[in-house]
Amino acid sequence: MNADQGTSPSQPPTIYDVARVAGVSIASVSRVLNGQRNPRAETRERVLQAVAQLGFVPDQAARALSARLKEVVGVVVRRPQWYDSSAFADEDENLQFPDMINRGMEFVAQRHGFDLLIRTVDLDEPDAGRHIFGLARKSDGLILHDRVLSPEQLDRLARQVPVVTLAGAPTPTTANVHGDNYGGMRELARHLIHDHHYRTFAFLAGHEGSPDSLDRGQALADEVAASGATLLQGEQWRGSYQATGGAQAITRLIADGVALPRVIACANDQSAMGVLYALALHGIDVPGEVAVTGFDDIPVARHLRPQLTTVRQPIQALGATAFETLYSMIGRTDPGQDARGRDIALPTTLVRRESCGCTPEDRSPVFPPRAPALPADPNTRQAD
Amino acid sequence: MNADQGTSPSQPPTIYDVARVAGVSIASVSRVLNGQRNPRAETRERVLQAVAQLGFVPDQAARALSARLKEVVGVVVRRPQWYDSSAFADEDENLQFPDMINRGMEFVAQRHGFDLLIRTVDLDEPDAGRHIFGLARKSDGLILHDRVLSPEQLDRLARQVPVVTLAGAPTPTTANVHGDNYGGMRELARHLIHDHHYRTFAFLAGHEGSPDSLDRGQALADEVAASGATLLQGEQWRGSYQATGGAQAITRLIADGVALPRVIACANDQSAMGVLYALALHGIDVPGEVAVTGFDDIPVARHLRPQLTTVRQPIQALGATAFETLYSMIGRTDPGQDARGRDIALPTTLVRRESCGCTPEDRSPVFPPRAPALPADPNTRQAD
DNA sequence: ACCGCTTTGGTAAGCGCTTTCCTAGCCGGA
DNA sequence: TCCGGCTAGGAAAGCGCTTACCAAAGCGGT
Repeated sequence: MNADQGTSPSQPPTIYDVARVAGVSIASVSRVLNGQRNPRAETRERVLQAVAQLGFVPDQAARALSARLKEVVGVVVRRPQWYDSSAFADEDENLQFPDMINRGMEFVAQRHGFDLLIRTVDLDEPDAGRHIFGLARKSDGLILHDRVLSPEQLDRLARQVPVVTLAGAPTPTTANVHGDNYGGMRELARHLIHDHHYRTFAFLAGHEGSPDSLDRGQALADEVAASGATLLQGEQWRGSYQATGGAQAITRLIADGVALPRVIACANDQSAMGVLYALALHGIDVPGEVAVTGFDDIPVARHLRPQLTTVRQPIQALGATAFETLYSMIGRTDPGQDARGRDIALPTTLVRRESCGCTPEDRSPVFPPRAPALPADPNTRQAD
Repeated sequence: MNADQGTSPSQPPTIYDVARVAGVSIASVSRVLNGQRNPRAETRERVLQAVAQLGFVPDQAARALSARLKEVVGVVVRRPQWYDSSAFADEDENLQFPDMINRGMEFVAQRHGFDLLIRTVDLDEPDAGRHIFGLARKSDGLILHDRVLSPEQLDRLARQVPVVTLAGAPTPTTANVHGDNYGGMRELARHLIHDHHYRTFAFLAGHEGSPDSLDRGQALADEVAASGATLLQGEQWRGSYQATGGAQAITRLIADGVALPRVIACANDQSAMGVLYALALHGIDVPGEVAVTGFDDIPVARHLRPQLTTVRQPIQALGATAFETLYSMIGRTDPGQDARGRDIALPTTLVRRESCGCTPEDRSPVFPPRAPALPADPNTRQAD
């Protein structure tokens, strides 16, 4: 019964306070709280009551130091480069995809008592790497979106702390989680080629070196080649995964007088948004004159005009899987094989909407929920 | 020169390793790293070199325990209630607004070396409060979106750790940050009344007790009353800040055969999306038969059909301001007046698009960037 | 009634840092 | 040459927990 009933800020109670109130040692308090070597019922009762009375919650820094477990995982998101210098322009649009992935992570992380420490990094910054290593010392493991570290840095990092990458490539010390890029794009390509009979294509790539973009582009190229159709190539078809990148690419092509292909398959939905925008600006009808497709199926995709045909990734499941994979690596001190080195692919599905030339999907009487994306079973994970 | 050149996971180096390599005591290492009592140049050099060689980064749990500063702030987001039980349905749509706010926080947090620990809570859960108190022990302060705690809990929490609320109400121990709800809605209402000459209105509210919703509704009611127009009232005009809530409300009204007002002003953009959807479903033309407006100006707003007229909140600035406010409260042990008790309002602007009956805004040649939302000056903050 | 085994709770040693306190060495002035 | 005043670096005391390790107590079997 201490006297801080006022409004003055007071220190949170410590385990010593609880021990004193309960008339036991701090070890007993800890044991009651952590369910070790279950103490006598009466002791437990006394402690629990003191805890409730004081509203005691252990300080997690102290707990982390002692138990060598912070129950925090760091998440690194690559911050898009602005085409102008204003701090936030466009960012809002461009981070929907990672945000949804993070949501999936957080959902499963909570079941394990973990929280996410989220940090966006600007790769142009002097030493983005240092920030990531710093984040690592605040967490038990790291999940890296996209490519944010050089292979050497990644290797050094992964040797100190568990690391899972998203849309990267697995290394001997890291695991990787990604959507089935090749399969997804193949299905889309076949739809465009065999159902719509389109004959000229272009692939608007993502940023350079992105494995996702590479796989998707390759799948399209393979299908196009197999059917004897034409694929336009060239550096002018490089985007940035961002809407502005897509818009600029198209604007430039048109300005250069390049003949557009019948289909523009974009590396992701954001790019497709930009493409749609630029085409509309020039009065080019979609899908009448040019068909446009995306990849990911982010929420806006179905609100665009025309509604965007795309390949749905199980976005939240990607995040959930990344977390579960990382979780399985945390605390494992055995050199034995955990998830390290694994490459985990999640299935994708084709979503036919209007922008490929299909007729609009039916509208349901309630606002259309996105399909439930996460398996209830926390252990469901697909292996390579 | 130790021997871990293999791929085996090794422990990160500690301050003791650095001290040994540099041939100094750990105190010196700490002093060099923290810039205290600047050590002799030669010592500093030796330490710095050892740090570089080992790639030493201090463990933040230990640092936090000792320095009583975690450099982490917890962010609590209220998880929408699903109208069905599937884990994620619709969530993707409904959290854009908080995600953008968080982005603004994170941007300024980085300047101070802070990271955000983000947690969504389900208010229906048995003791959501416990989770929040737990989060508090992992951080130096908390930012609470929306209403996630009862006043009593909030008060107890705020006495232990600095707390800033978003879209709440200030208390003697907390500060609050919000958009200028009343002013924003007043401007919108005047536009609808005086420029478009509409005469019947309804306000689709957010969830019960939300100060934001209350203020917005009041502003509309005041303007409508002042002009002698009509405002439809009633429990059937309660939404949930979510798209499905809006869609369901409209569907029910139509099913009940209620005559719709000329204007439906929604408490936020998400609700407006649902309303737009439901109206389209029933073949009701917007804005021809019914005008619809939102609030917030989330990114999708301009991609809807028709493009949504709304009140823009400086979303990222809300987050940035919330962080700066919290930051000013952290470490202050003096009972003196910091930001506690302050209510900080940020200005809003009316965005006229199509859904109110205006003609579409011009399309710019590049993909339209959202207006830069954050002042460059880290100290820019608006007081009550 | 004694012995050894199994609880149960307390004592204390860390976890990896920061920071106070103190000693040793250095300087200049007398 | 000696002494007072500085400064730089080391020793050590925590920060608030977890968890050996150990002693005391309870219990059954002989």
